[in-house]
Amino acid sequence: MYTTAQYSFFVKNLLDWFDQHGRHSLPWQKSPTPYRIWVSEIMLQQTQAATVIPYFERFMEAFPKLQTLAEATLDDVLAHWSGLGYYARGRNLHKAAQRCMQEHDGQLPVSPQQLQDLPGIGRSTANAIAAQAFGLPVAILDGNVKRVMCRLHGIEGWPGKAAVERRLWELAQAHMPTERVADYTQAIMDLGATLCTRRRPDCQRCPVHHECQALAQGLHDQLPTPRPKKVLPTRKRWWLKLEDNAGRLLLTQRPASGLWGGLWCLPEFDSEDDLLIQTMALGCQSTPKALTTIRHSFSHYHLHAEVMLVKGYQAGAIMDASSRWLSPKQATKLGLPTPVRTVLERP
DNA sequence: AATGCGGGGCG
DNA sequence: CGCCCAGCATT
Repeated sequence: MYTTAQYSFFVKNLLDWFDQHGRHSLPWQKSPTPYRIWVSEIMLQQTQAATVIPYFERFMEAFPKLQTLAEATLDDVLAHWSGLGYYARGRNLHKAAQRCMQEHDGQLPVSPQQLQDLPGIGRSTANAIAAQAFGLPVAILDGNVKRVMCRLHGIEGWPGKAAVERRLWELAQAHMPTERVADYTQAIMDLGATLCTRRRPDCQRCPVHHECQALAQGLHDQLPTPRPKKVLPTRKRWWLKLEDNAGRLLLTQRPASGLWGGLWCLPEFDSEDDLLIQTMALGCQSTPKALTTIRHSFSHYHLHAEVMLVKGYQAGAIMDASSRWLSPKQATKLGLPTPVRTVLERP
């Protein structure tokens, strides 16, 4: 029915470590009913165990059974959720309890698929409940397990990518034993939470470090591959390098706010047509010629500026508060067309 | 203060 | 697939 490993060295080492170092007296571990495990899993989705414990105790006192929860008012449920945050999950918990009353004879369903159909329960949480409450050998894949699998098997690529995530599910399931299913589930989460941490994992103490591919390759602090930075949009602009017949260069000052605020720069246009029209309006005789492309990257976009060159400009009448003629010597010195803070010399 | 993360849900 | 939620840990 499910693909599982034989009782591997991995599982033996992990469970031996868990027996010695794992947590065994969490409130939901004693009398681990499906309902208690479910509530704990939802609470643990968002908060560390130490914080969850008092909330869990109070919640169980107020709503000791699934039926109690289903019959409570939403306000009462949310009041007991108060302080945990993520209230949508409290609402989902309440709604799911009512659905269990209507659709599953007042019980949580056993099958992972039916669990997953309840609000607030995705694939990993469904399997966490099925494994810990019903002993089904179905793997979880939360952030902890993803990290462990990425490192153990040297998986590269961002786990949010579908292909990577599919592979991680396969690996997680392949490690799942058929015995001590609940302990194994708790153990692999504990490993990720306490030793195989996101930063500076404690490989020395790891019970499976001898079979960790990431450690062997020195990649243990580079895996899992972080989410790619959002691809930045590229903005195309046209810059005019206008030289007059004395070799002087026209600069304009950018608006005080915004990108390169107040800096002096070649005149910038949103399109090549704009540039050509404006150039003609200045009385230029020759057609601007593509000189080079400037590439700049900012935090929020890439800029490609096409520099268009006009030489021998004769009209010479351009002068307003935001434009300057720069002497040939200055222009060379500043290494234009990079924007500059000040223009050294008044015309 | 800023950044990155993570489980589920939705379009 | 990408985006969103909204709170936390980490730096």
